[in-house]
Amino acid sequence: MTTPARVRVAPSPTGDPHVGTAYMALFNKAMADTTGGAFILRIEDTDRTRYVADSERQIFDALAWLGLNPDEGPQGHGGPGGPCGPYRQSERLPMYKQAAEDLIAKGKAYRCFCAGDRLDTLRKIQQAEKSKFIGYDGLCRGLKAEEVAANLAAGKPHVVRLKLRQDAEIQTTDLFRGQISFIGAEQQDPVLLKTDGYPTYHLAMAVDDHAMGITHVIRAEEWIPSLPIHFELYRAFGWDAPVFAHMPLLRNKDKSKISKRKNPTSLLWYRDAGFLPEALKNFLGLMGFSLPNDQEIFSYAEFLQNFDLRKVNIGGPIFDLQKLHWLNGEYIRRLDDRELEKRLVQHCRLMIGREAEFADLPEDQLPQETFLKDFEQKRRRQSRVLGALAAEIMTSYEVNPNLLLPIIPLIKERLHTLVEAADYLPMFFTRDFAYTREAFVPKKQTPEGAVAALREVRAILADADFNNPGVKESLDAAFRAKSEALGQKIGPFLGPVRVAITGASVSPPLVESMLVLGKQETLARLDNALKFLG
RNA sequence: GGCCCCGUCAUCUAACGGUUAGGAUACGGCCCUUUCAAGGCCGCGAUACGGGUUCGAAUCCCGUCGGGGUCACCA
Repeated sequence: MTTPARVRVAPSPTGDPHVGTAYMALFNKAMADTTGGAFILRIEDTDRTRYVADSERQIFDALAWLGLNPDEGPQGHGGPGGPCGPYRQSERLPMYKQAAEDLIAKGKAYRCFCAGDRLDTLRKIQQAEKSKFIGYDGLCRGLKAEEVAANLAAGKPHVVRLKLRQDAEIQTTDLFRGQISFIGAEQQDPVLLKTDGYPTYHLAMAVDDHAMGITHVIRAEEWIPSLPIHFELYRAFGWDAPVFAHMPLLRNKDKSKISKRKNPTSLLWYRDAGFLPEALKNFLGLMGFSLPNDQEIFSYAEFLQNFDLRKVNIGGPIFDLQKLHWLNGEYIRRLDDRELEKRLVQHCRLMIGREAEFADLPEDQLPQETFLKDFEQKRRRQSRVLGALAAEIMTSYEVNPNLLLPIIPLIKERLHTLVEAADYLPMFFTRDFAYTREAFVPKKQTPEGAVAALREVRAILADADFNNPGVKESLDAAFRAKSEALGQKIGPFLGPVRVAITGASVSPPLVESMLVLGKQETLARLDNALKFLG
C-alpha cells in the first residue's frame, strides 16, 4: 500500500545539536520506518564561516542518544555510510559545480558579477523607497556573452544565479496545506553557487535530494517562503520534485520560533538535566501529533503503529518544559530499579569535573520564565552535588553492585529528572550534615520535645533487630505508640529524628532510610544529633 | 512593510457537518500519608470575531482581528 520513502534530516554543523533537528529526525525516521524506506543523515556544511568542527560528532551522538540513528549517513564517528555518499556536502562540490554549469548551458541560470557592495546599497535604496520588492534586480541577466567572457578572463569573482520566471505564478504544493502559489515577479533570482565555489542551500538540497532519491522532504515550516525557488530549480533541471511536507515550528512560550535565549534548545542540555532520551523522544512525538484513545505515553514502536504523516497538526506547538518534566517523571517511575540505578550512575559520571560549568548564574543571565528559571537554578546546584558525589558513588557501585539498589525504591517516585537525585542521595553517603538547632524544631514541636523524641527513638531502635523481616512494621508501630504516649502527633514527633538521620526536613521515607543505613549508622546519627543539641 | 502560513481551555491535543466540545499538563480543593513525593477523587478552564452555505458549523466559504515565518553569496 505504501512505497518505501527515502527521507532525510539535513542539519548544518554550526553549533550544539538542536532540539528541532531531533524533532525533524523523529518524523522523518518514522516516515522511513513505516514505509520500509530509509532515513538519511546529510551534513549541510556549505557555510565555511559558521562551521564548528565538533558539531558533526555531536549531532551523531545526540541522534544515537535518542535512538534516531540514520540508515545512511556520513562515515566516521560510527556513521553508517551508504550507497549515495558522500553524505557531507563539502565532499560533493564537483556535483554542484557541474549542476550549475548545466543550468547556465540551458539558459536557466547565469553568472552574476555584482559585488556585495552593490547589493547592499541596492537593498538600502529599496528599503528607503519602501519598495514592495526587496532583492536582486537581475542586472547581470542581460550580460552579453562577450561581457561575461571578459569578466571571467579578468578573474572577476562571481556567483551563479537561477533565472526565476518573472511572468508567471509559481505553483507549489505542500502535503498539509495543498497548493501555495507565489508571484514570480516578486521573487528575486537566488544565488545557487557562491563566490567561494560552495553551493547555497537551495542548489545543494535539490542536487542531493535528487541524487539520493529523496521522496519526501519533511522539514520545518520556515522553509515555505523558499518553496518557489525549490520548485523552479526542479523545473529547471527537468526533475520530478519530491513531496514537500512542512512541519510546524516548535515555539517558545511567546509563540516565537524556539530559540536559545528563551528556551533550552541544545540536546546536550536535556541530557545534562537528566531527561531520559525515550521521554524526550515521546514528548517530541506529541508535538503536532497524537495517538488514538488519548494515549500520551508510548514507545517508538507504538508511535510507528499509529504514525500517519497526514495526521500532523500544523498549528505551532509551544515546547512546554513543564509537561516534559512530568512525562520524564513517568518514564523514570516505569524504569525497573536496576535500570534506574544504572542511569543514575551514568548521570553521575556525566557530571564529573564540570563544577565550573554548573556555577550559579547571575540573576540577569537566568531565564525569565518562572518554571525554567527555577528549574535551571536547581539543576545547576544539583549537578554540582552529583559531580562531587560521583566518585564515591561509582567506586561504591563497582565494589558493591547492590549498594545503590535498596535506595532506588525510596527515591524513584520523587524524581522527575535524574539530576534531582542530588536532593536525596547524599544522606546515604555522609553523616556530615550542616544542620542548625532550629531545624530540629519544626512546627508543633519544642526544643525539649525534640531532644525527648530523639532519646525515645534511640531507645526503641537500640532494641530493634534490623534484620527481622517485619522490622519496618514494628518500628512504625513503636514510633506511633510512643508519640501517642507523649501526646504528640507522629509528624512533629518524628521531625527531629528525620533531621538527625537525613540532615533535612524533607527526605525519603524515614524508617526505610534507617534500614538502608543500618542500625549502627542510624544510632550514630542520633547520637551525633543529641550531642549537637547538647 | 511585501509575500506566505496558522488560529479548540494558560499549555499539548481529541472530536465521518449532528458529542453536555473529550483527554493530558499546569493550577485549586479533598482523600491517602511519618516529611516530600507518588496515587485517587473533584473543580477551574477553549472552538478569536463577524457574516454566509446548511435542517444542523469547531468542522465548508468570505471578511476582520490576532499570532508566526520569511525577505542573505546562513541553513
